[in-house]
Amino acid sequence: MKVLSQTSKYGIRALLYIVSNPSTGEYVSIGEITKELNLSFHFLTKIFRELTNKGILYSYRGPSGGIALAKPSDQIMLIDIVLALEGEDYFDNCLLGFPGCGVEKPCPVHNFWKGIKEDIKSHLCNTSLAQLGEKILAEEVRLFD
Amino acid sequence: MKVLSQTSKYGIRALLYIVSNPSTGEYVSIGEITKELNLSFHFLTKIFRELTNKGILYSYRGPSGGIALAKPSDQIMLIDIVLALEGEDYFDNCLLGFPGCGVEKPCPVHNFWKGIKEDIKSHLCNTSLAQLGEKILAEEVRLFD
DNA sequence: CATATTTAAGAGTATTAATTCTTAATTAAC
DNA sequence: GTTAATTAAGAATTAATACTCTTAAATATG
Ligand code: SF4
Ligand code: SF4
Repeated sequence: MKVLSQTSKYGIRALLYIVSNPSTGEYVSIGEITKELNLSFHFLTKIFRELTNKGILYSYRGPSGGIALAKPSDQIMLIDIVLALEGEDYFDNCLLGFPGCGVEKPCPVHNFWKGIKEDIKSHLCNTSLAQLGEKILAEEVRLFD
Repeated sequence: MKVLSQTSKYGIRALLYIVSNPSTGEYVSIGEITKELNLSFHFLTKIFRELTNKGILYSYRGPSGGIALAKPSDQIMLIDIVLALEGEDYFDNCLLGFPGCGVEKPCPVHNFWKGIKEDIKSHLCNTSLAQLGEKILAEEVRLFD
């Protein structure tokens, strides 16, 4: 069941690492994150570049540089990250879909899936990095094994 | 949002074509299905071979041969097809997942996603080809553009 | 038995996603 | 200014998925 690409999964996990690790400096280095989460440095760098271009992150080069959230973590919603990394058409085609399917031309599971899709969408819209960060700090959930 | 592979999508649509087109003979030819649904003959043949090997379909070679459901359509559930084509581990790893995630080691969205996953699973378990076939015959939904 | 029809099997190709690698640019500190 | 640290950019590679093609086997019919 592949709901999100590796790109999105890594991206979200990395951002959650940032919000759940109150850092000393202004910027968090990508190297630190990939070391902690055991991700590929180059791959995450590429993912973060995309998020920087989309205005979700700031970046700063040089010693003690790194990346930082462009907005307070309670104003960054999961949906922002998913749409930035998966594309704005993320919710368009989905379960059984033939070309041109949708409300007008529903596939046999459209009625059911419409509800699921709304649940997912509203959850992604209403969940901020800050909320999930708190859960991690409270050790209710975790980011790695 | 790619919940199912093309393989599963085509497979399910093709089976639904069968149940929604009461055939004259015992077997339906793959050529007829791919012509109607505008799918690749060779690709669907491969998908059906898998379903035949898994015991979901019967096949018969030669003139007026084809494939047929191995059980009455009200006894074939969507979950059977999905697990056959996506693998039995379909529900194991899902939204944010790191290696080894799950109930014991929940990722930050596990609580939410657990519910979604159960909804999807129970719907797939409780929906038969016959049920969807009826909806198609009633023209509530459709299989192609 | 010859021919036409149809699935079986799997090799081969193309496209996309995932990951790695190389080189450049920016910045801090000495 | 030299060096070290760090992100930027994007080419190159690998792996997975999607799709196509070729050949073989089975079966019905004349
Ligand atoms: S659920 Fe609706 S949008 Fe999704 S594939 Fe079916 S018809 Fe298309
Ligand atoms: S929701 Fe549960 S099973 Fe799915 S990825 Fe998160 S922890 Fe793993």
